[in-house]
Amino acid sequence: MLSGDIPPNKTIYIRNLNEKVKKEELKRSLYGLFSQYGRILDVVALKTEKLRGQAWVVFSEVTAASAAVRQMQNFPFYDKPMRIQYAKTKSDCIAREEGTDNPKEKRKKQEEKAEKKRKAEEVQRSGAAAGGPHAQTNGAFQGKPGGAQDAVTTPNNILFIQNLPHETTSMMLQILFQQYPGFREVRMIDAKPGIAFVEFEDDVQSSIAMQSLQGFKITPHNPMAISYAKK
DNA sequence: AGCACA
Repeated sequence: MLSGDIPPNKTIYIRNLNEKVKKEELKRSLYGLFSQYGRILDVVALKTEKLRGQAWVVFSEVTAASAAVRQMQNFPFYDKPMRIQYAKTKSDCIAREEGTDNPKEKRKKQEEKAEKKRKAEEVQRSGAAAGGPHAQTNGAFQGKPGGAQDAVTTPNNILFIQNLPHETTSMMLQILFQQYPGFREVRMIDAKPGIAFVEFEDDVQSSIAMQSLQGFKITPHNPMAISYAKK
């Protein structure tokens, strides 16, 4: 099987996501990007040490998940190619929908988790005297380090569009983007096919357009990658 | 690389 021998699942598992993107923004962008393949029931992303840089997108149909796995494989998202597989297990919201969920089973799992955590803390406590370099890393980096934010994730009233088919014209883009309030203009550079800049009055309005058109396909092979232009 | 949902 192509996707790493994991059988098809309504949920896709995505890794290699840009860890600098805030959780809520990440979820919204994933939603916008993947809703072109079908109805999305849930997007799960956690920023814990073990789970950052990954996300799950739950579709209502396996066919939608399959299309997403194939067509969005390696799609450049916040400057990093997405690596997509089917999820290994069924999402809770699917189990609930099917009535196959098992609260008892779940409680058992949670207890196992708590047990593991307890043991890990035990190890930490006994090793703390050694003053290892990891002693202080717990949550220390949750906040923004030094306030520097990636240019592409910093809102801007100008959007940067990539992965356009070379035959795209500025009129085609105008038709797409002018339906969103605050639209000003499209700029393309003849010497650089495949990219464009789209300007809005402010960055709230540009963000809304970005959400809605993220991943929009002018041709089946060109989901557009929209980010904020660099300041 | 890392497969969760509180």
